Amino acid sequence: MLRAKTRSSMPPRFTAFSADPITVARRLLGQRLVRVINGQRLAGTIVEVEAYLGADDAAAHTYRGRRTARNAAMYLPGGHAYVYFTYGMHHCLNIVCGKADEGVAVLLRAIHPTEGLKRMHRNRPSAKRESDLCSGPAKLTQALAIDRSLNEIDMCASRSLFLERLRSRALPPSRILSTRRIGVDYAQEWADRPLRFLIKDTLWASRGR
DNA sequence: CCCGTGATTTAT
DNA sequence: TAAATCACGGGG
Repeated sequence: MLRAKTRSSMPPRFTAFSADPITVARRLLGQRLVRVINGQRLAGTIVEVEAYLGADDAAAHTYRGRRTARNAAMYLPGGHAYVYFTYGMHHCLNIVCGKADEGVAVLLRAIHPTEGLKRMHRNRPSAKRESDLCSGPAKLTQALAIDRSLNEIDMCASRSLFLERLRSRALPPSRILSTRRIGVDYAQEWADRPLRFLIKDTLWASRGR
């Protein structure tokens, strides 16, 4: 007889995303994000991310341990997708980090598009140049056709949305620039923390306000 | 610079 | 129930 697995009976899960969000954020730079839709690959190299640190972080959706229907995905174990909808029109993609219930994640802010560019342009007709295709968190979700139907999926198991490792070692710190996060001015001193990471000298990052 | 846009959250 | 907010993008 089959029984439903409860969380407390599940063995702990360890993946490349089980680490803290700063470590995961830095390791994601230079890796490939892949979206497969209608049998076609849309992909690009991650060049810009932000870490969100959970209950202590005034900019995080899980600040002060908040649990709502929207942010439930952030409490899944590392490796799951947290896709949310904002400003009445935009989707943003995060990769959950750490262990279950930590509420920490990395926001994917920009990729250098490498596969399926024609399809990306059809998904995002307002982009006039390749450098406008995926150079922002909601631009990349639009180009890759990522919406809330992918919320809570396990990116370690999915064939629709996953990562491919292009390098076995993380980028050396000398190639990574860190800055304050974008669009979180309301978070006061947390807005000043250097939790945005991008590849130094990349041509594919968001403009950053 | 300003505004669209509507789901989500927070305040009454 | 009502009001405020918003991890943004596009057009001046």
